[in-house]
Amino acid sequence: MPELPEVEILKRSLNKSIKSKKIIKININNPNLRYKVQKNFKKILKKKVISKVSRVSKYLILHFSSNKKKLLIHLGMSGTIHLVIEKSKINTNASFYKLSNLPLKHNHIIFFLNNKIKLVYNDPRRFGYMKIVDTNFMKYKPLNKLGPDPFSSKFNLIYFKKYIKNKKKNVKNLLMDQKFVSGLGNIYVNEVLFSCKINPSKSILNLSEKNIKDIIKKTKKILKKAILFGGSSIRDFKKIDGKSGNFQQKFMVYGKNNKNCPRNNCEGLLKKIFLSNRSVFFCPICQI
DNA sequence: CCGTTAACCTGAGAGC
DNA sequence: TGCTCTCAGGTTAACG
Repeated sequence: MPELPEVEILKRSLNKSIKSKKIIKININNPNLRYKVQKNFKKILKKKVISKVSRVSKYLILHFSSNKKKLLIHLGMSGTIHLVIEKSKINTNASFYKLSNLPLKHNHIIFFLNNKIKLVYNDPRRFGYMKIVDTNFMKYKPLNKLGPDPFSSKFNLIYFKKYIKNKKKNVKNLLMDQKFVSGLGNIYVNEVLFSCKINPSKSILNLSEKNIKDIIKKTKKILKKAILFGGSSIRDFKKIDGKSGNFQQKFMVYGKNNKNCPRNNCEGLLKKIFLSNRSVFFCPICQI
């Protein structure tokens, strides 16, 4: 599901809704996520009070007031977090997968919080996972290998030039590489390259300084806008209140194979190709 | 070390 | 209706 904007939306809404809530009980319906849920998972988290939720790249981190442990959450491709509030009209089961009910068989982990709030982790493909980590979690994998956040000042011209030196790959794969910059995924990379008029297959050896400056600038701009619109809901991303994001309505190229190029005065037809087994949407006329 | 590919999973949607 | 096939907002082990 999620790239940086969707995880950021989750983080913000969780901070509003579950901060200072206490974990009363945990149900693990299926421990077999990408990595098996740790054996002491329930024991460590039970009775903990959530003090803050933060984001690193596409990871969520739950912080607790009385413990040095933290909970690292990655949503993989299809993970979602829903809040179910008893006796409230806000029942997030309502609109998942276009079904009238959330498919229960993929509700793998449920946290029962006080005030009758349930936090439900649902993930059909089980590429996501939860892991209890220590306070120095940034020093260890998987977070220690991540490149800078796209909004960070570390993601700048000098860093970019230095990173690509002596490397050989296309610009699309470069932006997908979380070791280079962490948080972009398939949707936003496609959108950024369209915005910059750069062909996704272009070798990083041939990027001009103008190209690089443009990528840095447009990356921040597009991600910021996506967050403003509540993220993208293309199949299973929902905000925790069960509503969709709206940035998918702003897509220029993603998922728009054979559509007219949306750029003014361009007569091109958008094309879909594959690079490293991931779909790429672009305009062969104006993206050079 | 570097770049690429396959694998991990389930379900939706298309085509027949 | 039902079967097959392809594809999906990600990550990483294994390979050459």
